[in-house]
Amino acid sequence: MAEHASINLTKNQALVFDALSKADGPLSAYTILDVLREHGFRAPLQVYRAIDKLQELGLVHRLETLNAFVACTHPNCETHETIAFMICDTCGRVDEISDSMLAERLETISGKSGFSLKASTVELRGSCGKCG
Amino acid sequence: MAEHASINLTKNQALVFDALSKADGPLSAYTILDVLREHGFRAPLQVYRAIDKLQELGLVHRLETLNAFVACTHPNCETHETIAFMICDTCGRVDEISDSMLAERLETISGKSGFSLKASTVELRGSCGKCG
DNA sequence: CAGCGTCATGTTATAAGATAACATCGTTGT
DNA sequence: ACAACGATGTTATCTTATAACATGACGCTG
Repeated sequence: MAEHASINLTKNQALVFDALSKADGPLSAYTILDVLREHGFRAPLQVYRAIDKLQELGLVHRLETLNAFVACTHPNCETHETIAFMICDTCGRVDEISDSMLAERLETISGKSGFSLKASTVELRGSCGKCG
Repeated sequence: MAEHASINLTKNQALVFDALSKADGPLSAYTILDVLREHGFRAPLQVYRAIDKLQELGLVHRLETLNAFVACTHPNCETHETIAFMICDTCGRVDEISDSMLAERLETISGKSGFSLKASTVELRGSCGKCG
């Protein structure tokens, strides 16, 4: 899995990305560290440095309300795109959405105030369909 | 200032709220602690507990992307309302917006996926009009 | 009044998240 | 070969947040 993107990744980056890809929910940096100890990880920086690169590549997203990270579910996610996350507080699943009308609305709101929008964070909390 | 709301506040809550109200930007919990040391604050919990209550009352908001807090700029902000924050990365000012079309769009997006929306976090990063 | 519950407070310690600073190693291009 | 660059490893530290436990203030109720 995820071979299409991991080709250019270094060993550590690939390990972190695989850990996130295999997880069925967001992982904290320290959880990733624990998962990868058996692969030689010893320090948080090994995780954070890999995550930094993966975020630049758009392969990983940070969930601000959870202090955790998820592998991008879109094939090749653009960094500058407006993305919203729906986070189920019951089962922990995260759904990633790209909605153009939402993006437009955020631009409109910003524009009204003369605000030059560079990045947006949208995180929705609630219960997913299954957990209702 | 802020007398209209601080009537029901305890001493610590009022101190924290005043500190945030006087600041011209978001403050971290530990910055608040330092500011209030001269008023007898000694430990982080005194700040965090006050903040918890102030958030429940809708008087204070947490900025997830900054790990910091601001006093609400709306007279009596409802807790359940959808609020967006525009954060200027240059001058640090934060503008709080309540936009019904944005709220509707978030509801629509959620609804499509059968997601029951309970709370939303929207934080926009960029440059404000003055910093352009 | 006494006893009880509840909420705010105070204090110490610790958990959880993130970065600084410095050394080493491997690859690439000249 | 060697300089430049990027990735890695390691230790220590900083920032953010909470656990656990004790005390004090207040109102309610018997």
